[in-house]
Amino acid sequence: MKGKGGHRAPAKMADIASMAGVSPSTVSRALAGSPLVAKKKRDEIMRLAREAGYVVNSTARNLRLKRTETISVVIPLAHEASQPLTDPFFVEMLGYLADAITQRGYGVLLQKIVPPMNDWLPNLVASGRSDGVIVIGQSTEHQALEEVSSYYRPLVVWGAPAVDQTYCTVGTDNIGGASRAVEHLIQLGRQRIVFFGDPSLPEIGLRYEGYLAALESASRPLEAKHIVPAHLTADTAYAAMSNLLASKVRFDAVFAASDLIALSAIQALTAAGLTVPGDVAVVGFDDISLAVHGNPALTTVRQDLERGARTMVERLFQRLAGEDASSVTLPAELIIRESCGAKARV
Amino acid sequence: MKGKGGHRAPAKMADIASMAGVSPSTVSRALAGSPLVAKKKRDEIMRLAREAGYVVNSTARNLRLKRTETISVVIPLAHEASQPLTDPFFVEMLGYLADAITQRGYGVLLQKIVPPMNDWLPNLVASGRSDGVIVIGQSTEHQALEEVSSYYRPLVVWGAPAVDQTYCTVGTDNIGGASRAVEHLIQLGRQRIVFFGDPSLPEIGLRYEGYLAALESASRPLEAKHIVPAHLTADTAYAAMSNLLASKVRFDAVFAASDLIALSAIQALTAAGLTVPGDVAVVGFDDISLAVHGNPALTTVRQDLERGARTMVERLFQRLAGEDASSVTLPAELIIRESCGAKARV
DNA sequence: ATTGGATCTGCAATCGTTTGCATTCGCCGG
DNA sequence: CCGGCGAATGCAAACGATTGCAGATCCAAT
Repeated sequence: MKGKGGHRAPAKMADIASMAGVSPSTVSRALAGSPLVAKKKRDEIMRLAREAGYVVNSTARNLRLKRTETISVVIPLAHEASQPLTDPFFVEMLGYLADAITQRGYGVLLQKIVPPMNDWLPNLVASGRSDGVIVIGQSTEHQALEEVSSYYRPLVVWGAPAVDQTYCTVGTDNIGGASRAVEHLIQLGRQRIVFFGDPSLPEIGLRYEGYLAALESASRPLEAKHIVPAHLTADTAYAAMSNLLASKVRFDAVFAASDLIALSAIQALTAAGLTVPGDVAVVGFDDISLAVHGNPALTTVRQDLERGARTMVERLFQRLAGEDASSVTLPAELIIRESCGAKARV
Repeated sequence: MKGKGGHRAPAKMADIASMAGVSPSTVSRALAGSPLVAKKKRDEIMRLAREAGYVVNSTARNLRLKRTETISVVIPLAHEASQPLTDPFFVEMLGYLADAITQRGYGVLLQKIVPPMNDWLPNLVASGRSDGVIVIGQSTEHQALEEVSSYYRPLVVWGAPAVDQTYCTVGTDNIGGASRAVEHLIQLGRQRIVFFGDPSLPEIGLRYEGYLAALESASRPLEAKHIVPAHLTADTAYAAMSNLLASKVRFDAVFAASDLIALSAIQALTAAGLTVPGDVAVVGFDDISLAVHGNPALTTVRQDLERGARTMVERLFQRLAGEDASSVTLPAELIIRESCGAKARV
């Protein structure tokens, strides 16, 4: 029955010191495992500390050491009127990031920000609450990122590299992934392929480019009515697809900018009495863990989030160490499942 | 073009002080909006600080103030061999918690712990990294929670109240919700209802009790073979359901302990050529946002996570303020959708 | 006994704020 | 012109750790 941290105020280092009959300096060194303090005494002090349930106060430690051993992970929620993290993509990424960060003994400080917000990044950086910042998705915040990165190194962003950009991004080959997906739809004989997503967001913009490239290389015309700038939430995507159906625009395939909205689209399609993939083939993007469990299972462009998260953290720690780390693009893989197969014979 | 935090080392309060020609004390008071400093000077100092991109260093502030304005949110991942947060339930809860906590101006420190881990709670508490702790789901950690709560007040746990328990829980009426779900299945004429989940976890245990109660009040016998202790992950649940099907145990309904495994079960059932709800009715628990988008849409027992999160945070802040806050049970609501409807005529 | 060196240990400064207390300033009435 | 009072300001001591440097201790060699 190990004693558990003082009843009232938690023990401080000086308390352990007086118990052990030494100075705080010695306790500090002992707990840090410094060879400066004799092994015997060191063990004794460690035992004492453990029994007293003593843990160094990290605030004090951080102040002295000028670091916090904490990484801020920020999730900008563009267009997501509702508060909750609705997109599994963010969540899965968050999970992997949390793993990678805690593995290095750092803490994860979670920040949700909803974009029309000023100076959040400079403030976050200046507050000294964390040693580095990871931003999941640049959302509409390219400007802010750009500005801060000019003087703050330990910043890594998940997303798309832009031409004029100085901050470090890690992301998937959006163009390649998208064009492969669309090429696949074309090979399946699909004629009218809808792009479902808002190209004004950096990553989606690149996916849109991939879509264009695939159409072009197959000499297919681009039709404006096939561009449906749906936002990345289930509800709005469902509504957007319903609208599209009501509008009588004809199409036999959908390339959705994310799995979340792909699933919503399927929802809306089947609700309207269409079959997937019989009447309409659907391809998503992300390969969230639900994709495989969808009904039908979703064909999608896979982003390797685990690798992505590891890479971001790696890069971030390089930058923390003063090295320079540049942007990376990771490969995307087309995962073929049920949601885009043979076209139904009418 | 507001100046953005010094190029190299970030400004400290003393810098602002010398710029303004006053002492750090005055700057501190000015920034805190204290009426002790003359309004004119106060405004001047604030302007200076803003222009210099100065933000108080929260580590130093925290040390002095003996608080961190941070809440730890810990997610114990029982039985989840894989690292990522697979269950949308956790994620949604996390999202709501993050909202409620940031609304109060506090930060969220995320901690994932995978249970065979010693002393994580006492250490977390003693480290002083946060002012309070919220644990999502007691998992297998009842003991640890119990011990720590005896001396650490600001601790709130999502989960089930236990008889001998002293820590503060917030949770749903698991028994009531479960029994209503099972009663519903019985009313629909289902004869063999499988309980799908591991009753050794506190919350699931209560749902199991509700299941028993419903069977009993309908004078139905309990059959051991109808208890399938599936773990709360998609993969293992899928496997468990497949096994069950292979075992030739007959059943025409499933009450699943969570939506995640309910969806997996449906997956497995349809993969085996059965229809839902035709051959087998399925009811889940949680009402995660995917439930409505499932195919078929999932009938489930709704937990109001937003309210739950708000309640937990509320209770936590009460405890931080020294008041006492006791456990609460929130109502559960049966949401009837497609996955449990009429039985197919054979 | 003295010296030298290796090995430990403790003093005191430091990290950047906040705040109780003392002090200074300005101003008004006498 | 001075006493006195309130309002505004600064001094210095915390907060709880880490660490360079100097000093203490001990043993062996001279």
